Amino acid sequence: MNTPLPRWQRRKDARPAEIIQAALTLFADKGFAATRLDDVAKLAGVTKGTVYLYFENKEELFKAVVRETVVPALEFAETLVEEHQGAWSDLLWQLLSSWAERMEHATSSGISRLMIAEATNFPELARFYVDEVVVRSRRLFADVISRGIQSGEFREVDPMMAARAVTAPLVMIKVWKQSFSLCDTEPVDLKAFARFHFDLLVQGLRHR
Amino acid sequence: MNTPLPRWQRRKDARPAEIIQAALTLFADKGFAATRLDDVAKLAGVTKGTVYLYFENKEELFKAVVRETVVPALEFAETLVEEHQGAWSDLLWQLLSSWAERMEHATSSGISRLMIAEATNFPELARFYVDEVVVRSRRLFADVISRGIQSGEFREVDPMMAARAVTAPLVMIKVWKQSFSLCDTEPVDLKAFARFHFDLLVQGLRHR
DNA sequence: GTAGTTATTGACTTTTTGTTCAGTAATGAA
DNA sequence: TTCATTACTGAACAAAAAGTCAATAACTAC
Repeated sequence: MNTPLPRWQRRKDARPAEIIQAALTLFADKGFAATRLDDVAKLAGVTKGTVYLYFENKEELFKAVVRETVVPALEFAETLVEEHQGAWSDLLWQLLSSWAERMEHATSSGISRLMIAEATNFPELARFYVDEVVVRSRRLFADVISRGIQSGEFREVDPMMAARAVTAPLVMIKVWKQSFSLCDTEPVDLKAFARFHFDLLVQGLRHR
Repeated sequence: MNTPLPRWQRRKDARPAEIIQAALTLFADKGFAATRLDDVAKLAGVTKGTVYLYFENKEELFKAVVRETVVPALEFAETLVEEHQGAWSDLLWQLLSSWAERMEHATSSGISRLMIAEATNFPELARFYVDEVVVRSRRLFADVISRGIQSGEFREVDPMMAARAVTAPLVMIKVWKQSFSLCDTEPVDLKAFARFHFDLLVQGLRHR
């Protein structure tokens, strides 16, 4: 007699991460309110009851999704800036291209659009995201620009403004892709755009 | 005896526009799903029943909001491009600054964030928006860039890419402001950013 | 003023979906 | 093999918000 292969397994440790992953996928696609917990559960391979075993309610699940997804992205980049030697425009390209790379493959990059959509409905979470991601990456790029100015490689501009000008286009293109991939007749390649954007940028930052 | 001042008035003609305006305000702030029709009605100074007198259901109201809000913005700009004489960078600045201006005052500019958030839930509407606004304004700017290249004012770049690089930052900053105005510790002035972005841009587009 | 018309109301019904929990079956220890 | 433990299920419950409609009050024409 073969083992009667159980209809489900007990996997206490793996569940939370799987549920969060499923929730991220659906939240990022449909938004918080339009996502049904039944669907999250189904995608995670469990039932709704199980979701409530690990998360207090829908809102707490949402917060968990954001918190888990957001954190680890920036540390690598920050050390990269600390340790860099050589032309600052090279570092800028390194940062932009690796960012574009990650955007194309990591599921976590869907979080930008999600936060943009839900920020006003979750003010505390919005603040967390702004502090932990937006401001932090802005500072990262502002830092690179500042050093480039100090070294004489870039002309004197407001580093914080420049940081916005550096980050905004990439995020926007990514968000656009997510929102309008079905209807945009001429989709852009993220990495190609990053390259284009970078070229424009460094020439704009150089001395005249 | 004075007129007993009626508790409400019959204003068949004015209602649709008022309801749409109220709906736009709330949809743009909270999103489609999180907006209650009771609140739309209240903000429009009517009751829910009245909303259903003029719109078949919530989804149709949403479509009406987008369709009514989106259309008139671009015509002015398109004639401007047709009739322009002189430096193309001047026209570029004219377009960018007037756009930033409109973004700061017109309630209709909330539509970008709304469409980004809801596009995947309303594919047909997303296509309408992309055709009528996104692609159209992209073409507008691509046109200016192209002519600038032809006249020798700008170096040879892919006009469509450049158009994206021109439009994306402004839209992104606006969307950011809407989403994170409560938590961003250092809010940007849209017009100041537009100026900064423009300066970077034209230097990036010029011949080396 | 009066009567007929209809724009508007507000209470009601329906639908949807978040939330709960008693029961069930997988697991590990004895 | 048996038993105790508990992760998980699924059906049932409750709340919230969409959608309906008979009654009402504002308006218009006479």
